[in-house]
Amino acid sequence: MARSSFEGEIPAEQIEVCPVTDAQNMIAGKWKIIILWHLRETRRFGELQRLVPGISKAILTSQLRELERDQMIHRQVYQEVPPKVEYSLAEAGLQFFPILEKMGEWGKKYGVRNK
Amino acid sequence: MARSSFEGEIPAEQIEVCPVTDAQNMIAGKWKIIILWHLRETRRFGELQRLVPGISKAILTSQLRELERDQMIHRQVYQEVPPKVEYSLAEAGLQFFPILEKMGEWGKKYGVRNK
DNA sequence: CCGCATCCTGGCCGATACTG
DNA sequence: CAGTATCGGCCAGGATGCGG
Repeated sequence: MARSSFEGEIPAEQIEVCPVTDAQNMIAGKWKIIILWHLRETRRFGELQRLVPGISKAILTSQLRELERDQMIHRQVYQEVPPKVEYSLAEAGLQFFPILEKMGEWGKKYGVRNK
Repeated sequence: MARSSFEGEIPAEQIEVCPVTDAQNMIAGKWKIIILWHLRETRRFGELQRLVPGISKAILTSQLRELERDQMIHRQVYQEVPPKVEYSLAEAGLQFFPILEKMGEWGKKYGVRNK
């Protein structure tokens, strides 16, 4: 998968240039959809961990970091003791929400569990 | 991750009950979106391999098999020599197409490449 | 209360060669 | 032309324990 020269003869990047794939990658984490869903409302870290059954702190952290890196969510730190961190949807996340709902409707009709 | 008893005490399945996640999993393969995109029109196997740059026959086969298993696409075999197989969108795939387009629009605005 | 560091594992993906 | 067979690498995700 290495691109040897910067003027690579193989259009490996051409694949990444698909905006749909790009979008898909941004929600591809195992828990990201559920997290985004709960972030309709502003949530604290521990609150999220309770809302998402079965996720560990480490994984929750990594998923949140990726969502933040992709500017899907916003992270607000309150400098106080005990620590307090709030997560909420950023612009990209808000705009993605209708798509999430469409996917849900589609999933109910055609999801694998209906087979 | 093993559920020991068939009456597992862990609600691992509860996670899978989200229709959105369910939908996401059905298009999660590395090449599935691009394949679905090209299947707007009916395509033959070799044609797909040419249209999707960099994919091998083995991988293309596995991705197609999964899409077929999930009833996203239809596989039509013509019993003749040389062999001929045509792939096209099934109902679920057709219905998913608008979502794909929405994701594309969103990806153009908020995709990682714009950062 | 919140988050990072480390180690480990399973499954997707890939290259290559062979078949009807 | 349209696939299978086989071997192997890579990495997301998971468990655990430490720190501020």
